[in-house]
Amino acid sequence: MLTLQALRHDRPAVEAALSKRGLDAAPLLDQILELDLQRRTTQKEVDDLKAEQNAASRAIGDLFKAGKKEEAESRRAEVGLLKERIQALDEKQKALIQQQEDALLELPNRPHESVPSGQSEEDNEVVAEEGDKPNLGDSAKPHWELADQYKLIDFEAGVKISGAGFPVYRGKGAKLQRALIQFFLDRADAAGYEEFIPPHVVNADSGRGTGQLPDKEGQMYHCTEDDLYLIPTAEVPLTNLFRGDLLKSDELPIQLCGYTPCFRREAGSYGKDVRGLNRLHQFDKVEIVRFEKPENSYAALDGMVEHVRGLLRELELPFRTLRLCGGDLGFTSALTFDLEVWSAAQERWLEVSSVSNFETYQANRLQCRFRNAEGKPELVHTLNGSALALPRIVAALLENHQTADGIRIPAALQPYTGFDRIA
RNA sequence: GGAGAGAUGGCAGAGUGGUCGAUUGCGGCGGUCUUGAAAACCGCUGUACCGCAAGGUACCGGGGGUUCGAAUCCCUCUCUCUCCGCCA
Repeated sequence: MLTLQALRHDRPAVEAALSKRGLDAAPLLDQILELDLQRRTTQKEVDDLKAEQNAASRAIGDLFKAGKKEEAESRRAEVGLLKERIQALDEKQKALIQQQEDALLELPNRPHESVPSGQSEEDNEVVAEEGDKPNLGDSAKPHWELADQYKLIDFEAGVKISGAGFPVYRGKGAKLQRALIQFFLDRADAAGYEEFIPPHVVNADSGRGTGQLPDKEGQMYHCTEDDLYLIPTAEVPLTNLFRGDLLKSDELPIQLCGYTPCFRREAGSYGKDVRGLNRLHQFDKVEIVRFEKPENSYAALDGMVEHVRGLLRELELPFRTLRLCGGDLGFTSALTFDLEVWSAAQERWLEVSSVSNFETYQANRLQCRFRNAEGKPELVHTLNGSALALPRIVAALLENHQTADGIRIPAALQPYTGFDRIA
């Protein structure tokens, strides 16, 4: 969430930035600042009364010690009155803080100055397009047909044992999956990201820390018995690794990566979007996460995008890079680049990575800070990106590298698969 | 699942009703000494909120209670550790 300080000191800029999301934040900002004013007034009152009470208590103690029992007793009654007033104000104060917190939670992150305004994905800015789209003509088969033809994925089996959106990978399909995970992790490791294997279920505090809760409650699988959530992305456990921490300046930057399955309910999805591997309830992903000093975070973001592009080049997939517009930008993000691969048979772009800088939005919720040059705690910037999400990569590999006599495996991947073709 | 112990500042670890926001050690910062460094010695060193400031308030796992006054007593929740049981 945004910091109160930012709203207080920089309100016009915040409001202008939020308007790029197509959001008129003025009423909410008014409300928050009004609550803030009330809160400060109430706090002053209650603090003064408490100071009075503390002084009285000390005096009573002294009176007892001095043996002046009568006087002490009379002052006791006096403090009793004070307490009632304090209690009432305390409750008022608590309510105000809660309201303010709730309102603050409704505000999305403030888009970076480079974010174009826009309503939807139509308005995203294509930053670059790379690689050649294969010319397959009418013979191009969609990946779900190829997956069936070469016995790589059994969608029906998944439906039987779990439900739609839970594919079963088999044979070379399973091996390809494992090879990609290993390939992505090796590349992340080489780029300086330390590998983690985090829990795949998290508590509500973690969900709140990275902003999935309360915003996306309905998108997560929730084990109510234990009040745990299946992770929708490794971002959640990985970023929460440093929740509540006060980092030393020289500990930054922190670079982590991890492979996890990801679980998403995807309520409300339908149609061609959910065909084959396009949209799943469970999928595999390697995620990269960084904690940065504010002045370095945008350079880090560029580095992460470049890392992901390198992976796509090695996989020999045509791809493009998008700078998300305000309307398509995630709730918690300040700037996001999406990477999309070309799906040769479906003839459309598939999002395979989303690389974001959250600035202090997550860190504020996480209370993840570092000691700055003045020795004062300051919120870090958090970033993350998929590097990469598997299903659509698999879809694109199958579709783009299909030939009359099988699927060609890119050279970079062959050491990992142990085969150079699926036939 | 049963029994017991515990949760205190960046870390370690004292403190069982009245200047305790908290002894001490480590770490960090500054200084003395030194050609430089180490060692030694001296000093400083939690966070948040309100306030121009002086200063005030809150925080000793979370929540509630007792009391004029709670880190300290009571209740409750969560978590950790030890032992037992079960188990990959």
